[in-house]
Amino acid sequence: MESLAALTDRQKDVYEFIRHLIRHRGYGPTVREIGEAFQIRSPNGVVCHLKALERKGLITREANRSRAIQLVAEPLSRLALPLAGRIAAGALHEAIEQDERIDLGEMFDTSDDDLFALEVSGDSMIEDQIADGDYVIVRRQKTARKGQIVVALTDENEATLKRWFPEKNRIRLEPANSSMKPIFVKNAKILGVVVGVVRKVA
Amino acid sequence: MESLAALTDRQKDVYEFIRHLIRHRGYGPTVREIGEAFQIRSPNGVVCHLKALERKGLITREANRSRAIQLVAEPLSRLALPLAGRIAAGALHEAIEQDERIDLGEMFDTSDDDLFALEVSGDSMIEDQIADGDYVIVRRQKTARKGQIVVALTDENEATLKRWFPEKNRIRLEPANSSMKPIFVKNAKILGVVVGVVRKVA
DNA sequence: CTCGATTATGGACAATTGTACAATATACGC
DNA sequence: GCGTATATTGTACAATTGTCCATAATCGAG
Repeated sequence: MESLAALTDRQKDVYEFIRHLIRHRGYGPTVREIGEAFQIRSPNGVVCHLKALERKGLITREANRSRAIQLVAEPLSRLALPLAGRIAAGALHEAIEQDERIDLGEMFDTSDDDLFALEVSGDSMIEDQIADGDYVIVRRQKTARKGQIVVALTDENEATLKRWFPEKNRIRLEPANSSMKPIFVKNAKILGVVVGVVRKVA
Repeated sequence: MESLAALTDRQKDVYEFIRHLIRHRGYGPTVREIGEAFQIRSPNGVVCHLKALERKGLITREANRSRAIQLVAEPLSRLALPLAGRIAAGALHEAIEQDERIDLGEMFDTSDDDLFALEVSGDSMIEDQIADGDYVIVRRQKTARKGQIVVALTDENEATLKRWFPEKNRIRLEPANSSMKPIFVKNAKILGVVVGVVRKVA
């Protein structure tokens, strides 16, 4: 909104070049590599651009290290998509021009080793809008608050996706499907709590 | 399943170290940086590990370039989560040990500039399991097949999320909510087609 | 007009860094 | 026991690479 707008065309090109390399090649360019790509004959010419980008907050660099350009704007996620605004909001076009971004890597912190995904089988949670074939993002933890959607392991060593309701002497595992009945078990182990849902639409 | 399993503990550690740096710091390590982290005093000691990782297909390197380590297993995405298997599948524990991964960056190719996200407002698509507050992932395109979920701009310049049904002289935009009626318009512009849904569960 | 920011050239230096070669030790399967 | 893969040390070299200095043209703002 501000930082990006303040860039000159040249700087924007350089930034895009760096970003493209990190994204597609997996590692960033050297100062001279950038120079080559833009016909800048002197390393110092490139350094000027890098300093400008750093000053404007788009990148970070670490002194004396090769290829040590860090993207600040989309720091650790590649799954940052431009967010176009709310659908009901009418003037969608304008919203798209903004550069708000939804960063799924931030939503579901991938560096968090306690997250895992699980493909959903069946319609037991359909009324919570979790359908067959969806992936639920689960945080590994052993406890849950009443009513949370959990992945639980019942006595019979069966894993299920249900809402979690502890009662006096038993646990009620309730599906979100009015045609199905809750399951009551004495013991159930929580494997994790659902923190997200991801679906690929055909 | 094969590649990761074939790794020695040491190699796995080195791989994780590289991956961690690329993920969290934004750029990979030098040969000597790896050596330092693992008390390997000679650059060559590290190179051996890198060669092993390359041979086993986990990384790629480019000759004579600094920090030029490319991760092959999760090439361009940071949103790769371990996939624990299908929930109904019973023996979930074992499934978690596998190293299948769901790669959201692959599911929704972030390098694709024609993708954007949109926050959903309202319950008009609730029967397609798209709820208020969800984010739909949309591919910018101007046409759609009959029945696809599209983001459309109607005559009144209002953006809506509906199923797309072209008819003879008009277009039917159908909500997935039996309490709502389809909208009929003469002209509607398709802004994009829904390719995914992402939800954050509180 | 002058000042600052932008965008460059050219050359030089020193540190970083990948690679190569020569050895060694351990573990494992045959 | 012997060969192969793993894991490591040590040294050396040459190329890569970041940084710095001096210099300068262009352009918009004050």
